[in-house]
Amino acid sequence: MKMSVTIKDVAKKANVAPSTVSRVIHNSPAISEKTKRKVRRVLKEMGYHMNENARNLVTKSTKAIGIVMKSSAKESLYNPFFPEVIRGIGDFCNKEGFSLSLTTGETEDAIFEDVVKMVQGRRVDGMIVLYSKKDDRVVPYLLKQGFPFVLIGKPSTNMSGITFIDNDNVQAAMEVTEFVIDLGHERIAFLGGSPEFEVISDRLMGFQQAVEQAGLAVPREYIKLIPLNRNDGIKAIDDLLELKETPTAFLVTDLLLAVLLLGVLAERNVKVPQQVSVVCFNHSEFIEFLSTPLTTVDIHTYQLGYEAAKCVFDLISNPEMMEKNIRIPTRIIKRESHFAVKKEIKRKM
Amino acid sequence: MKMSVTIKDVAKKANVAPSTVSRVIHNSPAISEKTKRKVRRVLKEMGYHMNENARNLVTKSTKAIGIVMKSSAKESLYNPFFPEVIRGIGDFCNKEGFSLSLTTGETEDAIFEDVVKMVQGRRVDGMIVLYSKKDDRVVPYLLKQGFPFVLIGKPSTNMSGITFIDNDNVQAAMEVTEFVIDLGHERIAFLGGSPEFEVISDRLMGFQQAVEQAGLAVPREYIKLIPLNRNDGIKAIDDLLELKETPTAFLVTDLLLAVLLLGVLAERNVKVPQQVSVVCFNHSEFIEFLSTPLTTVDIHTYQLGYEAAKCVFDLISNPEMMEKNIRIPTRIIKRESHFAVKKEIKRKM
DNA sequence: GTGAAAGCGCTAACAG
DNA sequence: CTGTTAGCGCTTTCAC
Repeated sequence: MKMSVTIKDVAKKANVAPSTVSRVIHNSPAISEKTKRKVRRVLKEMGYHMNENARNLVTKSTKAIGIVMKSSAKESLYNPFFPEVIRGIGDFCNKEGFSLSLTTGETEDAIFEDVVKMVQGRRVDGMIVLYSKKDDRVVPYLLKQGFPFVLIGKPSTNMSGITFIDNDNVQAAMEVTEFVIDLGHERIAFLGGSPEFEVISDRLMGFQQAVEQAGLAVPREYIKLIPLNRNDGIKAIDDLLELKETPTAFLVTDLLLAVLLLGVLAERNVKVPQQVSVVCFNHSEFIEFLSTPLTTVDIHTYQLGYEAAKCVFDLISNPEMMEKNIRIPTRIIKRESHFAVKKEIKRKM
Repeated sequence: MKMSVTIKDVAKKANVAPSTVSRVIHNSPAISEKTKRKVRRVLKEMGYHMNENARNLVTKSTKAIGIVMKSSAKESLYNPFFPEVIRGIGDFCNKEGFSLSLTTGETEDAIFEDVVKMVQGRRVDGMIVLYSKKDDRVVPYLLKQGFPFVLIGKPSTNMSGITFIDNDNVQAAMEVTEFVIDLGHERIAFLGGSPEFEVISDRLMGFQQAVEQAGLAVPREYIKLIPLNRNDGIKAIDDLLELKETPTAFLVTDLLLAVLLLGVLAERNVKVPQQVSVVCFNHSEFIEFLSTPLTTVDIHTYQLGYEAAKCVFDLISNPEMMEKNIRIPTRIIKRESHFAVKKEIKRKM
């Protein structure tokens, strides 16, 4: 590794003081054009590049933000959410010349340690927390430290002072449920991940509200909240299909489960959308590759990330800023996995 | 943001010199147990945490490694490769107390700038480059700087001195092709992404070698190299299915294409594995969610990342180390999407 | 065993 | 306009 040129080296060669070089680098208006030109030439000649650690040390800022991946990479592995949200964050950061640091821990404790190291170690100026869970220690810690951060997701109800970016999942679920009801469905099943995650419980709530408002009764067996894996998924789906009155529509909170559902339905020879409707949360371009054109709810993951980055940025620039709550709107992307229930079909099922 | 406790503060409170505190932190054997205990108590009491920038400045090391995502997050969006390889890298880093930095640029130039900033800015001690393409500037730059880095993938043929981690894709493709041939297949199609990527062209090569060795002829129409999107995919698959002699087996280089293929086959009422076999590269747990139990080639993405991290780590510890080339073995995961061709079927098709 | 002092590369008053 | 100076918080000789 080559030894690197410092501001001093440049100063010497250009016959100016180090501070002058520093000023030129920051394009201070106090420096004459002549000197600037001269110094810039030397800067280039010598291939100078700033040592960020030194700058960080004195300015107490790093131009870097950290991403806390609460849900370990493993969990979110199949979930396009993770790369997509990072892309959003990354785009904004790139625009502002910020760099990105990731937590690497897999366990709750390891992640917490990562966060402490980033924060106390002054490695980042702000943090973005992905997915907060109930018993989380990270958010309270950040809050206590007064460290600039934003949450993608929803904070626990008893916490204030948190800026967070989120979809209105209750609302989104209501809308999509109403959409399904408007198609004429009366027997709608809800298939989702663990309600331990706010996302899921919110969506369930929206679903239930819409259903109630429509004066429909949803039997308890229509609501399946399960861990995201093949066996539990298949079991849940089979349970639904073996009911006396099977659902005519499925609202699914996760693409993975939707993929599984479509597969199982195909095997059981149940036609989508001719016999049942399927609508799924978290649109991703991935669905293009499924043969059934799935109707989805787009939660704008990229925007979620982008806005979050923007918020931390603002928070870093002005720490006194009031907390705020940005809702990224959702949108139903209609494809052909839903159908308007026709009377005959309704009677038949 | 609370002002943070420095080594000086601790020193004062503990009635020792700053250097002593530093030694205690690093558990220097030169310090008496008594002093250590005392200092450690104060350290804890005051909630001391190291300012990494200061340490980095003097030690000229950062305990951080950078990840260059050549293939932008957008491209790899649906590809579990990205999160999985990062998980591997992350796990190793976590074990060694390293942190992770990501490039955020989307364009070639922006990425290059990110790399320069990381390297010259002394933000990282080493780099891992994911996916190198032909005309890449990053690798030559790193090489010229003598900066510790490893490549996940294969370097351009005319470059030496590069440590890289890779699968033997030619070999893997040969093996899996032989596996398919051994099942009795004689008409095998190759469905893959752009041969601009070494991965793809290597796999194609392996495929062709195996086929030739078996004395089978593969008509040109059996080889489909296409961009990864729905329309081109469907078109290619339909082309194959409309041939006079349709393939009895498909070797697919990408999970996405395999998903699409399964979908199209289902629509065309072609049964897998009863009528055709499908085998796919890049195993991922995602396939658990497909109704057809896909037979896959596991390239051990996690290991790829883990080993890469280990290599940069070694390289950082000992920069004089010879370059090396680690091949992560691949493995066929047999499921039920393949079948042994029985004579009747063969005749019928 | 421990302390004093120098310095990593940079910025930011304060002079002039 | 530019130079001088004093640190940022830490590590690391070199003394004692």
